[in-house]
Amino acid sequence: MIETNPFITKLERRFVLATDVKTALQSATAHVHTIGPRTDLIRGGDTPEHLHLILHGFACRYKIASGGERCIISYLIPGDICDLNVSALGAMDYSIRTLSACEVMRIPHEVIDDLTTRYPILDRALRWCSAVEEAISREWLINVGRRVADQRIAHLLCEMLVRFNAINLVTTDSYNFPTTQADLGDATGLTVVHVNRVLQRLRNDKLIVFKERKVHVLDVNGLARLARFDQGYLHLTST
Amino acid sequence: MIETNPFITKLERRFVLATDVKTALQSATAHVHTIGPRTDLIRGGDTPEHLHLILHGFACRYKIASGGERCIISYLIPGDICDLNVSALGAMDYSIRTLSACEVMRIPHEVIDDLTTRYPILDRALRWCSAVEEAISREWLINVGRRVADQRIAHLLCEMLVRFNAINLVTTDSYNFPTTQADLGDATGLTVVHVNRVLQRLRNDKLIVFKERKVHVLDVNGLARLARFDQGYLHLTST
DNA sequence: CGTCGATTTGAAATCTATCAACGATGGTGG
DNA sequence: CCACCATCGTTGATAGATTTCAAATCGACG
Repeated sequence: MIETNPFITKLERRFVLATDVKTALQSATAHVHTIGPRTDLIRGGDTPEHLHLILHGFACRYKIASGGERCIISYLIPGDICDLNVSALGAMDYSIRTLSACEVMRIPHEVIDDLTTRYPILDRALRWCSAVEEAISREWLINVGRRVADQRIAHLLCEMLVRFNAINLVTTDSYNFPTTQADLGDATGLTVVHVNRVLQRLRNDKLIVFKERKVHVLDVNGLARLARFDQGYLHLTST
Repeated sequence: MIETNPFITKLERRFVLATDVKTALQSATAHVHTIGPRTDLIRGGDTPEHLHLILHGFACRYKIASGGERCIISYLIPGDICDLNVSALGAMDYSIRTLSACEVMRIPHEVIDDLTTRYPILDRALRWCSAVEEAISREWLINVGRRVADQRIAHLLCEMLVRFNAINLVTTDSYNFPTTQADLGDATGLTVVHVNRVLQRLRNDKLIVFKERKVHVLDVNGLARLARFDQGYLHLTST
């Protein structure tokens, strides 16, 4: 089981949470499910009556484009909520898929409503989560729209470094990233073949090493310089 | 002045609004500003204390990428709110710019809070607006990431047709679209030159005509077929 | 009339996709 | 234990899409 809730870890980067808020959050940990790797957690069209919070593992949002190609909309890591605003839409218009094995916590909407009314700071925190996800989405749009292949991959790797770091999952500039090159292509709008060649270049330039489903960033500054990475959009550093 | 509020028009596609809700929304119309074309309405870094609702005209969200290129994140049309979730982030991490002259309504956050607590349906409506914008953002990501140039432009033109139609601003398959080819490029991740060539192809294929800042869609089905357009993601048709 | 921005055109360069194939790896069942 | 299969990473050659650069045209407007 998870002793330290990554959701709380993430929120505490930005908010000061009183002890009762944290225990209330922890106590909602009742429904924890374990899901195998590479399986759909939620499908487009579903109307989930719970919120899904990732406690452990690695997943993604994706859509199948009308041409049949899979597109990864965003990566989900511990502390991320999979389906924050679907209740407003009625049905999912995208799917959620695990990439590694995952521990997922299901929180009924009523519990969320109860928590946010009892603790206004949680209401603000959830809105903040949603707004940060939108900001990441905007940055992905820029990534795919206006950066060349090398920068796209580099930028994505920088983003994941910062996001994993925010939940204390980075040690010596390396983090778990159990994604295939095909996944990376679907996330950056590139072909598998081209992703492969880009990764080779980044490796030759001594910027990163991809080994055993882990990314080792050898030269953080070099990678960030190549990607022109500016982490402001992640809104993690309290201003 | 505006007699029919496009925001209400949009919401009534999805929600049944009681008369008192509508009059409450209308009466908030106090602060209406007129802004000239091609001017920044809000800048990145600002912390606006109002919500900005477009009543008339055409605008866009944009960011300047670290390489200096302007990227258009989304188009804003009458009935759209420019900065729905910035209050959760503290400061804007993007900018808003008018493309045509605009009438913009400024609503103080307190008024919004008051309205949403008095009328829960408005709270749901705002969440719905936010969720739809996220869905559009996802589709733009797919557009730029996985479609070829012709499809990108065609898809964007289809989307705008449906969105303008939802606020009754389409007559005989044509709508106001006061955007330059450079803007279109910034929105689709293409160069001006290439946008120009794509538009010529679409014109030659008798799919659209671009004249006097208006788009005339000559062959709706043909355009939608080329773009493989499916309007489901706009969540406008009540299921 | 001259200027500025927007559209258009042409030619060449570059990036990325496509196609096809091979090797490595890991799991599975006989 | 080995053969088999599926998935993933890798490579080479070629085609195609898009960018880049440079310049011409057009239209609106003071």
